[in-house]
Amino acid sequence: MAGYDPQTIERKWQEVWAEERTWEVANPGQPGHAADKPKAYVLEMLPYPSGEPHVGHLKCYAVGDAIAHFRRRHGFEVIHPMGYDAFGLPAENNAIKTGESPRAATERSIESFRRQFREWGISIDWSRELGTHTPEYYRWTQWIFLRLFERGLAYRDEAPVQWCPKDATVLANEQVVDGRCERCGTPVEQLRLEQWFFRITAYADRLLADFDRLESWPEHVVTMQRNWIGRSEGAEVTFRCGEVGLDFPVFTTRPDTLFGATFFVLAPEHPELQRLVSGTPAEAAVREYVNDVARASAEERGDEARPKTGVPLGRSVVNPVNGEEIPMYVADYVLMEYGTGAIMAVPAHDARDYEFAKAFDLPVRRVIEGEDEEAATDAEGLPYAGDGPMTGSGRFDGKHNREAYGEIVEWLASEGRGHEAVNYRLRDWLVSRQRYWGAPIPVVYCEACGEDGRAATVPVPDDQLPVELPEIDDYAPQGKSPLAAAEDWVATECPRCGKAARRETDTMDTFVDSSWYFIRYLDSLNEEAAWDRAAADHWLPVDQYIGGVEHAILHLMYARFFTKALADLGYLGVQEPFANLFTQGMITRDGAKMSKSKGNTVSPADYVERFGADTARTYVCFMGPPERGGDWSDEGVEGVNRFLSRLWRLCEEVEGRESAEVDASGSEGDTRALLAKAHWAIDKVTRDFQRGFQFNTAISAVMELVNDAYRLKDDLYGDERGTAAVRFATATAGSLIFPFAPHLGAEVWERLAGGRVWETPWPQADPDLLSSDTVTLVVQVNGKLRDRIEAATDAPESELIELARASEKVRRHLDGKQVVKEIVVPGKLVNLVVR
RNA sequence: GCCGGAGUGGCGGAAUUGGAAUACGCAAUUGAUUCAAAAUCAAUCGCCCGAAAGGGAUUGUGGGUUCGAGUCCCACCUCCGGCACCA
Repeated sequence: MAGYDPQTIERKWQEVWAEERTWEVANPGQPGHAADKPKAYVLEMLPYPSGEPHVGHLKCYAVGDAIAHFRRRHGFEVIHPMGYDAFGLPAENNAIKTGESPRAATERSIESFRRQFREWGISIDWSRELGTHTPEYYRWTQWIFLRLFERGLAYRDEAPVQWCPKDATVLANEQVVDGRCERCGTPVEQLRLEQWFFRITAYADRLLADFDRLESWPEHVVTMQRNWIGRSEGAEVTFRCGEVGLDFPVFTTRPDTLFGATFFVLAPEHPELQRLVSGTPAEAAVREYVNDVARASAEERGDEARPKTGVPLGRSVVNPVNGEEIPMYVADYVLMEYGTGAIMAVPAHDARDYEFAKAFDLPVRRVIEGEDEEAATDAEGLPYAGDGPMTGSGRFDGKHNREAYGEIVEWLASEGRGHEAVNYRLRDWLVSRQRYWGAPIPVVYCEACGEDGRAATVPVPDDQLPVELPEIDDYAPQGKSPLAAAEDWVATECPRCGKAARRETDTMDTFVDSSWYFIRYLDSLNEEAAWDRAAADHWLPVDQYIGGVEHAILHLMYARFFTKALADLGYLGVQEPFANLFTQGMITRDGAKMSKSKGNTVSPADYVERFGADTARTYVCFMGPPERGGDWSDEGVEGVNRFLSRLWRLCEEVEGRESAEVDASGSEGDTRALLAKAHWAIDKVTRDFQRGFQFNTAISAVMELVNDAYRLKDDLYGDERGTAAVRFATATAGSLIFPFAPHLGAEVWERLAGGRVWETPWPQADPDLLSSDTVTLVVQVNGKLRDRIEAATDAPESELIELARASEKVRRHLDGKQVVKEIVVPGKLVNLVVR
């Protein structure tokens, strides 16, 4: 008898799937479209092709493929495509180091991913494959850019930007972590540069509100996005500086504390700072302070533990609620990027203002009485962030602050000194990158069309797309895009006037590429349009999206923004791209994140070669709940391999034996028990799929089934009905393991049941076999387990109590005591309460 | 600091509605097979007392609700993730 040889089995089925193009699906109107089936769009986040696939990829696609198979066998027409997020910095940095072109390195990596995905047996519709770095794809990325530009959703502006000196590029706010470049860890510097932005802030409210439209997203992902958008309701209030004749609006969430404002602070970057101090005694000190702040890193400035610093301006503003003059300061704890870059300081009710007031010996005026002791921090109960009755607030005294809140805003509005306002933490998305390996921004600058000596920004017409990325030799960044050196490419004609013009040399952030790829899959060969609206309407939204939680904020929010913008432009009929989201946990090794530098990486290819793809896939699904992380264990892999080998041997053994038809109602004893176990496993696996993809317990149920079949088989081989039960149990195990181990599942099914398991509907558990005539009755005395008794399932309560009292083990604990209560849970237990 | 999530054997983890704690897997131990090993098969396997029968304690800690709590409530501790001078 041949042993389990995954290489042979896996190659056999992979050839079948490739030759027959088993997983390809057709769009409506195309030949082969399954109009009678409901659709399901199952999608894993597309890989970034760098080097070889790692175990994170294996897990992601193993989980997604299991879901795709499960849906198919429930009668869905499943679209399950694949592509590559191929633009990006790592390939370019590699090019700078080695001189190899990013295109060559990326193509090589894609070839490796493609081959391994086939070797893993992932059920991909390869006819829809795409790479974001191909002109056929980025042509349409550029097309979308132009549509956003037309609508004012893409714009160019000078802005303080996060600059990574090592990568020599601007970063999105999202790519700055703890004041450092997310990619290389270099402290980030602030510069003012002309940059391209997408106006995602225009969608802030809808991005928040439409969480309601999602079917099932992990709660923590929604929370993270909600915090990231950071909506705050409050008021904008205007403070006037009479001396220089300037109004300074501030945003506050606490207009109820206005009477407690004792000073006023501007951010060091505030544009009016110069005017306020120019020619005054404060000028020199302010300038020095602002320069110091500019030199400090974002990390230093963001440190909350640092004592508050600042400089008085020698000016004052008038508090609109009481006409009081309060002094102005500049301090770096006020941020230019949020609100208006200026604040009213209420030290009695704000911890930061309080700290500043203490450092500069400024008055602290309490305007809300404490009623919530926990909200206070020092002995006098200050600063106090809680609620309570107002004091020192003129005609609002005695009112509760919550009540006064609205009245104060109304009053300010009627005086023209303020109004309700909403602020967001979310900033517009900075999309331009001074790098080579990305989609060129399809814009030219034309002096002739410009005015006042400024070049006009002229979009490249659609019929001139794509603006192709030229081949260059030197990829090293020099503060501007390496593309700037490609003079032949940069020098062009203005599409508007035909005179000499220059191309935009920045490229787009790769997150732009991945914000719409899931739409392109639906019509990836279309040369006339980015996609056909009918195809998009048919397949969208993605029914199940699967990926790492590291994309919880950036990618998922950008894709949501694109979907909404494209829907507004009439190109899509959905508001949300991903109805259901599943985030898989990270696999570690020796308790640490895998990295090449630590030398603790796991190469999926090694394990696929040694144990087969089925083992590798099943193992990553069995390690623990897929949404949680887990530590890779070689012994664990071997355990799963043992299980699949047992299933294989069982299949080979039973295949050659004569057996009867399965007859559940005519079976008894072990024959019936094994059939019942098979139906229990069907029920368990099905429910585990439906209950949030609990694959670890689903697989353990199949293990139990195989173990039972193994234990009982030698007795059951005695008659043909028993053999039939073993055969049924084994075929069922193959059918149930198929979503995880598709090759072995297909092989077992073909041998024992005949035909193709993926064309076989998912099995249904027989309710008659899920219940039995007798149950184990648990008997407790005072809640402690004392005996277990077999009892008829339908026995009345009185009989169960009698049975319980009759037990010798129970009697021992009743001796000399009085039973004061009898609790019966039918079919489960009897609890006797004694005194 | 704020917002999430989690604490169960030697390890990964299971436990449906409040009703058998530790399924399944790993590791370990013993036996069978073998010249031997691997592989396979059979069995044991959380802790304490006990030769055994049996008993006791036990799901991060301390309380509570209940006939009964890993599960519900209150307080606390620890770990992980996210955000963080956001007015």
